[in-house]
Amino acid sequence: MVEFMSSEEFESSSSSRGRKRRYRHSPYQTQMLETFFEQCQHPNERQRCQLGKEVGLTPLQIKFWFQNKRTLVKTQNEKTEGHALRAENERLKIENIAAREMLKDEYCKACKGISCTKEDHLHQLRLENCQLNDKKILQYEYLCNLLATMGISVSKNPSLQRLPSIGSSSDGSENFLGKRMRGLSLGSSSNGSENSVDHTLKSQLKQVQDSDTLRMVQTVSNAIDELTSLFIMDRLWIKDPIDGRHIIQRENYEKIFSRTSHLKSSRTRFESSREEAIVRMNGAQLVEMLLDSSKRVDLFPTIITKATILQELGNRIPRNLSGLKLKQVYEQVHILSPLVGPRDFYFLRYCAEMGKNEWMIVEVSYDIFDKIESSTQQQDQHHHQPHSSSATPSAPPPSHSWRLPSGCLIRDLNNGCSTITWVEHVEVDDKVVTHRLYTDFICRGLAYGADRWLLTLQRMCQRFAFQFLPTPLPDPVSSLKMSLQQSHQKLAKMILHYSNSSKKMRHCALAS
DNA sequence: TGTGTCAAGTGGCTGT
DNA sequence: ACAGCCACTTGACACA
Repeated sequence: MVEFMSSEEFESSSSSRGRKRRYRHSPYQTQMLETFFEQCQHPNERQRCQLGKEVGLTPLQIKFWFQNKRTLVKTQNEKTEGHALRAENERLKIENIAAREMLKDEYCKACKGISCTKEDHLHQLRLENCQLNDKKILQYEYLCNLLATMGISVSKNPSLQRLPSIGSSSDGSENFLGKRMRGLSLGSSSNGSENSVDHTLKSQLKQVQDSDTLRMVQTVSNAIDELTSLFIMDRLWIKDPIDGRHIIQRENYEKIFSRTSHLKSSRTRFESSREEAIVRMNGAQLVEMLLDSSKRVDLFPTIITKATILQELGNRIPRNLSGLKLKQVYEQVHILSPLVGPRDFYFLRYCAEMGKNEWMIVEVSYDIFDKIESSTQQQDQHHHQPHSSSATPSAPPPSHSWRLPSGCLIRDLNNGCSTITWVEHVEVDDKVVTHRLYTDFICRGLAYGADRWLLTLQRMCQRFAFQFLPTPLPDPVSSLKMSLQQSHQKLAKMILHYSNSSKKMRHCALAS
């Protein structure tokens, strides 16, 4: 039982100086002292006397109490600070480990920093450098071809065939690629050590400096660089902690590709994903289908509702492949629900042949579409009837979408199949609040993720492969089967077509 | 019985 | 010299 004591009892007990007696202040006394403490932690003698009289304690007791209280508060503060420091320490430790890992990965991907000597590391980096150079040269050659088709003659300097390092020529000065890699303007002045390619190209480019074509070529050229990095550099990707999908590590990405947001809104967000798959179609055929807007609608019926080529730049077909051109395109994508609005993309699409049986399709939004967007919505109704049933809606699109450099890398496996690595990277601002049923699906980037594109592509390629299977012995059963399959496919297409149409109607009704 | 709490005790330091 | 402060200690007591 707690015993409370008056000031008189305290004085008599303390004067005896015998065995200590347990004494505790009453809740009222403690409350009064606490209240005073909040105002003043160091009461003077007069205040102590006055407070003592009020609560029935001696000035000495008041002094003890304040002394102990100050000690207690200090200890508690130190404890709290200690916790915070420990937490900070742990956080720094983790950051340190992560930074070391990143450094190790950066230093040598091949050996993970375990057993390589410095020379091995350098050798590894040189090899990677050469591979990148080869890809750059191919891109450069194709860019020259493309510029030539647009009436810009570019002399191909043989000295470019082997570069000592990316972006520098044999005499150590920067070449065209090097400047391009650093994001410099092609028309900017240089230090006078430029090679003939630079000079010829620049003199040609100056003539069309103001043209959109030049800016488009530059945009695509930069996009190829960025997409190449996204394919090559693992440290630009992390695994989503929830489902393990590969998404862009924004901190690392922004260190390398600093860019300003195109959509000025607080709701703007980025969606990114990467996926790899094998599909049953040879590379050239796949490339051709992916570049053909009308075929894309059939290839991705559950994703693409409209696909239109707005303009084609250059008409020479290189390397006997149709469709390898720079195109301005419009695409509308959706999910199969009337509760979620579609997304409209205006962007440039370009296919680069990276090597034998290897292609890269790069897609990137382009500023000029700010102007085009308004005009095409009018034009679209007259000239560019999309391949799906309905016309472009006259109302503004429900989402503002910007395609960051993304696309796919296709490798023919020489057995009728191809590997395809798909990178999706967009900046979106859904103007209509997403229905709560779909918030997670949309906002986490699952709706238009690379895995969904590739899964659809795999299914469709499987279907095409089955449809065009050679039938060496045309027996009645197999022809009946084939006929049934074709009927099923037609039926599926009709259902999908109907679903899209009714979805649009419902969406318009909801919007209005 | 060990542990935590808290009022009170002790000793050193500092400012007046 | 002395009061006050701080850091540390002591000891009674509550409580699991």
